[in-house]
Amino acid sequence: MLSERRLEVLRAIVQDYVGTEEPVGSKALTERHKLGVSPATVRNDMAVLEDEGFIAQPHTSAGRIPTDKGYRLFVDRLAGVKPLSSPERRAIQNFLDGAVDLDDVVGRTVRLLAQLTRQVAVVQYPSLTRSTVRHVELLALAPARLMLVLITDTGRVEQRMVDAPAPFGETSLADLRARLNSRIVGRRFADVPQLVQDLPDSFEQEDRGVVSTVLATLLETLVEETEERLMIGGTANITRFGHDFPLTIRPVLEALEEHVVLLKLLGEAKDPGMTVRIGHENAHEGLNSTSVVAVGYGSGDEAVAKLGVVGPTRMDYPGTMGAVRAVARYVGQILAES
Amino acid sequence: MLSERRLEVLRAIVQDYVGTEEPVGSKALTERHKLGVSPATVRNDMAVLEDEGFIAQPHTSAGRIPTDKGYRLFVDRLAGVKPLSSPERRAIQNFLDGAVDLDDVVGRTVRLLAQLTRQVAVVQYPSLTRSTVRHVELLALAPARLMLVLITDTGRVEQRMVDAPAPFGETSLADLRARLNSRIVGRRFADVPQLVQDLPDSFEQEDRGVVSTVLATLLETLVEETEERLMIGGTANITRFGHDFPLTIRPVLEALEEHVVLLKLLGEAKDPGMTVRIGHENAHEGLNSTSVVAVGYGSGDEAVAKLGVVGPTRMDYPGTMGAVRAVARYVGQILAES
DNA sequence: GTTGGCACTCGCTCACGGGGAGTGCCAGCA
DNA sequence: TGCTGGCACTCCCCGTGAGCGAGTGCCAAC
Repeated sequence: MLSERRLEVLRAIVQDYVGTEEPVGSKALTERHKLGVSPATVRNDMAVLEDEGFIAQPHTSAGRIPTDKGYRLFVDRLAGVKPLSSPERRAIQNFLDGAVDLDDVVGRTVRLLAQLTRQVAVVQYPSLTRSTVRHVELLALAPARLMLVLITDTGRVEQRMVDAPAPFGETSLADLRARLNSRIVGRRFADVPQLVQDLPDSFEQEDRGVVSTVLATLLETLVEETEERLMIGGTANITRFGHDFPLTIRPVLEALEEHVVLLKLLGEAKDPGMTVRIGHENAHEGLNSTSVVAVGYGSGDEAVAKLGVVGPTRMDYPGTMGAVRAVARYVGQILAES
Repeated sequence: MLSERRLEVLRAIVQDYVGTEEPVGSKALTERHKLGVSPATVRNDMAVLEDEGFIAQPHTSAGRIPTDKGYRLFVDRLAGVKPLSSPERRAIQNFLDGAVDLDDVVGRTVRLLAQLTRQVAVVQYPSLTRSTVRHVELLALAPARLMLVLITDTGRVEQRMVDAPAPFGETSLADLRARLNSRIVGRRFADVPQLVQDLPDSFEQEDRGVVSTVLATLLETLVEETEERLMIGGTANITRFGHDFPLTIRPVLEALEEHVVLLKLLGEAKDPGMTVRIGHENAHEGLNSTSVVAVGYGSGDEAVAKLGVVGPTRMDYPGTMGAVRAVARYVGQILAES
């Protein structure tokens, strides 16, 4: 459909526009790229590309800029993923290696991504639903007031207060703690409800109420925490998003504040590889003039969460994708080690 | 020095400028405020106020705008703290009452503050150093791998992995857990080091190494976590900071990303009441065109952390101060209850 | 299918020129 | 002494219009 050269022209337009942030004309194109044809020919190609909807003119008699569809084609067929340089790789590893706990890992990751891509970075905390239980702890803070602490294999810790309906002896507590752990440690969160279903029955009549309450809280924690958490960094980079940015910056900042929206956005990135959502492909209106590059990361083979960046549609896709992928890999390694 | 009327003129200028965001002239002033004098008189007063450095003209033959010094005088002598309306108070209480844990309390507080003031809200997590220990838990994840969980009276939970130099029996672990708790529960973090100093000596020779390691980690946690955490919200409101905002927005966003800077900023607010830092009074350059209103909050009589907002110097000081104070009080209550 | 030529479009910049809000100053008045 | 009305002056703001230049579309020729 589109000849090789026309694709080449599109690629050149995208590259130049990303670099200069200004509409690119036929003459400038032939000067900066070795297309081997004259500006007139390029103009013809441009006319075709415009008819097909890959590029557009902001105003008559101006140069062309890529449309969302144009970027899409660029990402799908014209651009590879640019691997990072080895100094960059080393820097990533060094930076992430210093992390002391999960919060720190996520915090460092988000800063790293923001710095590498010069865009807004978003990192989701390792998801509970896909994690497994490392340990459950029950503490008696008062006779009828317990604290439930849940530790995941990704190092995440969740705690909940439990107001028991009746006092609960230390031996019963130890008993429950032991049985609970023996049943669910090493299991996936999704399987927990079934595994603890009949647990109250195995307790003395008088303790069943408390056991049930504890289990209810445990299950509640699992469900509630499916609402994942995430961390954002590099917000200052939105000032780089475009010259008309007073108009676009506001909705973007608002979207970034709504973590629910971002989580949905990341969640939609189902592709096992990297997902790139360009401009209007993003469901959320505020992000209609931004692109989102996201990828899953995990401690093992399976992704436990997502991370990515939000940037202007006119971003350096190969470079951004390279950085996102590299960071995801290293974070996965770090999590697997800890 | 400055007559009553001149102060009144300054107050009127501040109020009008905050409202309109435009330089205010003598004629407009007399029309909108009952000063009881003619524009000419106001002009004379304005000339004096300008000589004293309280107001300035952006350009010759334009109206006046308050200087940082002008706002300072306004805040110190001319403005009260505007109490919130009772519906507002009720809304705050309802909103905060729904919080389930500390993260949630802080999260809700930050959103609330941002919404009430339409500015950027900053809430520091209750500080560990001024908190007391509610409970310490030790879990054996593996024979020589322990997890230390520290729970504060403000509901904060910190966890650390401890790689023990030798395996540690369950009875020894229970023993250490019990002794540790009996010594430090209810005590202030600052006192903990002294309280556990001789603890290893009371253990069998073979366990001392492990005990020491655990204690070292515990103390480390206390020290490390003196680096406080904080949460920020309402960043989208910076778009309201001014019409020339492309220039000022960048450094502000950058400053907001540097939590260390913000913590220092809040830390400087030593005043037992509310602290207002106006424009250049802020040490950090990026915040030279913003004002910071901060106040301590706490579960008891004593402040355990700070919260506040960052906004344009041309903010509604009485309203902002009212909102900040009210929110701080309610958060204190919530923390005291939990 | 490609190329050079050419007329045309249109955004951008800058200079020009009211209009208007606001000022400073001054003389007069209580 | 302090307040007031009057008045000339200063500039910002905004709309207008001309010139420039990058870029386009079309066409005839190769």
